[in-house]
Amino acid sequence: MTTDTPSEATTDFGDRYDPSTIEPKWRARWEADGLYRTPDHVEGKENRYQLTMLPYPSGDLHVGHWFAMTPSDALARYYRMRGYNVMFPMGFDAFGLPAENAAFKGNAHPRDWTDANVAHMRDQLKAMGAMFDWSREMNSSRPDYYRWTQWFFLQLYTRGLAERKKALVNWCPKDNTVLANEQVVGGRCERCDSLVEQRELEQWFLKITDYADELLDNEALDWPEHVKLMQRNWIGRSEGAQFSMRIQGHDDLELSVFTTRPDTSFGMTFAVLAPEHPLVEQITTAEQRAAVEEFVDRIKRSTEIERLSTEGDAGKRGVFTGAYAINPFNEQPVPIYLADYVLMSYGTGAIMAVPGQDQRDWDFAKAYDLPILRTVQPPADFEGDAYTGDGPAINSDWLDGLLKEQSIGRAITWLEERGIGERRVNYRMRDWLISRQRYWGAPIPMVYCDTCGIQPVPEDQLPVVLPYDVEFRPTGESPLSLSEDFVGTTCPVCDEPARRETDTMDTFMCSSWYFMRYADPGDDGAAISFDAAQAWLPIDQYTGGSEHAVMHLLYARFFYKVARDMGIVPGDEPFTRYYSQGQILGPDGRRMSKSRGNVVPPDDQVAKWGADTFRAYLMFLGPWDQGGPYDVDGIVGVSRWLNRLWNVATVEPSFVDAPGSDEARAIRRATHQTIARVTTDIEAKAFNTIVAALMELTNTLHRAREAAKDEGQSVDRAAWDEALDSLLLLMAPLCPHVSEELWERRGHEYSIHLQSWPESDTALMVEDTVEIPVQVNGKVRDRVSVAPDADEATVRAAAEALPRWSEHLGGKEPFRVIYVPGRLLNVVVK
RNA sequence: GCCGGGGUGGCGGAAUGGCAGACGCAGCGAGCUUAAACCUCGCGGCCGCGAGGCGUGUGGGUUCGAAUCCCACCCCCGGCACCA
Repeated sequence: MTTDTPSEATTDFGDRYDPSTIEPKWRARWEADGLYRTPDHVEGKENRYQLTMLPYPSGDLHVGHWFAMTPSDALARYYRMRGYNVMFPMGFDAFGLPAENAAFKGNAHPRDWTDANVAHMRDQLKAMGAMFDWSREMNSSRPDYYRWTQWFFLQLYTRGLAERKKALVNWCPKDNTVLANEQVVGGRCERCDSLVEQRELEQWFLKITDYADELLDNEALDWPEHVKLMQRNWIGRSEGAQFSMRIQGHDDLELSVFTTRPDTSFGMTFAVLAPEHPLVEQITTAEQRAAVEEFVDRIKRSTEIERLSTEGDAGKRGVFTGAYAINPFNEQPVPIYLADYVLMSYGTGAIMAVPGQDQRDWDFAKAYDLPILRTVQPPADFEGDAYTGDGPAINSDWLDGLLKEQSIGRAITWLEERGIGERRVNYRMRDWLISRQRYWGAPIPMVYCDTCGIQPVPEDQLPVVLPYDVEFRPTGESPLSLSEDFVGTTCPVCDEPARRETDTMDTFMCSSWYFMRYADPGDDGAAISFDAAQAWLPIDQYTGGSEHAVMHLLYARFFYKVARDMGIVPGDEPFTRYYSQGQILGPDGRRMSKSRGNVVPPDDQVAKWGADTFRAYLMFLGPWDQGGPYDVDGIVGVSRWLNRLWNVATVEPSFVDAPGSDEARAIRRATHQTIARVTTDIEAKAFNTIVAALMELTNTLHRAREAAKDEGQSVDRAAWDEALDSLLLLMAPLCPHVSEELWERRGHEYSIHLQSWPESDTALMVEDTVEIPVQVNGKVRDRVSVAPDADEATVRAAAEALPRWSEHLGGKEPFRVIYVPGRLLNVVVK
């Protein structure tokens, strides 16, 4: 038994908390022991796949990586302590533009640049002390990975889900290259400031729209509602009708339009084509030709971004073609216009314009002095322009009087009976353009043969390896096109000379299946084996940033559904649960950026405070899904807590055996209340309140020890040991190093991370007495101390015995008394 | 414009129908120290000497009781932005 009295000044113990010593020590031990290696199967344990999004190897870890990954690590560790066989892997999304830009600037070869960054960032990631299983590490730029990305492409091609077609892309005439939409700023190239043009090029597309309806069906997923909503909006399903109209003087042509409101067709007063519509050439009259050509030319020169934006443009831009279409509903001719508010890429690229019921059509009609006819009766108090709500049809012949839904049905039936139209569904989501005219990506495994046309590279010839020696010179095509060795090949069908595809794949393809590879990292016979897929998929908990709410999470769902149809993965969805953490900002509350000078390097925080302190502080800042500014001064509070914890755990009070004492029971009550709170909070990912609860228990133990010392008393050993051991176990997921160190110092068996999560005992949590506030008309006037399970009569009697009882009531009689057991007593007087 | 999230002390936040401000930062006071730092203890929404009054963006409502539920409005953040 320890009888030493702690020295007077608490700083005067030889052994201080020194994270810079204990953290590297334990990480080395864990690595040497393979503590975080996850086998595919463990007897008697259920598998659980916990995943946090992988980083792009930009060169340096960011506070945001710590903010995203360390709470996810805490969850993985928690479930491990709960008895699961938890896989928590890590890797690198290593293809991408920044590596290639470095090469264009002459700095380094993309591969060398990437490999150096990966090596550096792997070390930075290891400093987190997370339970990453590095034996499963993946890197999307390595041939043994992108071989299977190419394989997926071939599977998509075989299934008719990959096709080559023409598309309008952003083109910079000075850099002589295609630009991503994100690289076009205000219609200009972000690098050289040239005006960006639209060019029509042949590109590879994946037909994600084939899965639109299934992707839309995300209601049942355990994901944040706002993310599911964003995906539904992105997919943008619209139901309506498509029908065709005759064009005056062109018996051989017809104009097809899509509408969600066929019930308003009698109100069509004009029709509009997208400027790129193929009919423009044929229907434009001689008088209008000059004006139309001038308009089309102007639109061509503007970017899609400008076209889709209403800013800076008061009205809608358009021109009359001189031609007329016949409205099949009333046989009336209506003028055909071109306008930039109609998009070639949606529906048929043409609309019937009903200004009475559509605001955009209303605006155009006003600007070009076209007639407006209401075909839905607005309410008497309606004051707007176009009326888009429901109401009885008017001016619509045989539809008059019908409400919207019924009227739509009748109109569609009418169109179908005459064979000029049908029910139709449209989506705003478009097929996924995956071609990139870039070097640093997975080559698209296709071959062009003059005789046999487009041919896939046979599976047994994968990977199509990215050559190292290429010239980085802007040409408008992938640098791969400059490599004769790469381009020149033979046709897999006829064996004659042929050319390789030189475009590479969008890096989102690499990240659409990486989570499968972790389950089976070394497999050179398959992307993922059946056994590995059965063992690990789908993912139990995925966490990451909401910037990926649409693109990555939608693409990955698409890939998974295709993989399911191929029979290689179980279930319909890759991510059973998804949680989106918030964004950490600079101390000034703005996005961290080098140009603003508000970047907080995580390495500096770790060097100054230690990884455990940094981890716990990031979790303590606020709710995980909220994020917020990083306050460099606040971390000292967490540092003080861990120092105090160290002191409490290493400097013992004098002990007695007094399990029944009030003090012992108070310690046990605090212990079990904390176990219960932390368990609830970690399930809810409420890390900030977990840290608060752990601080409170630490403070309770500290006070108990000091109070005993002041009064020359001893502390019950069993209660103390239970409290400290529980505290260390509860904080192990958050602060893996210091909990391990103190666990060992308390004489326990290595490792704390192999222990079971503590269980709370409700009976030990009950308070002896509770303070019940006594309210009069809802205002607290006094309080009484009673047993927690006291009945109303007891509490009321205690209240009536209060010296100021009649003063509180103001001399009146209670009109009504409300008692909430164990909570409060409210006396109502009138 | 549409959709989503949010507004609580000097600051980050806690409390989701029952004692507003847990936990922490910054601040103030005291102890320890030659001194400072560290550490420890205490104070801490606003007004008021006090009893008490007022307080969770604003205004209304429901309720014995509202930060929490309902209605209207204001502001901030994020996403989408002519999809017929």
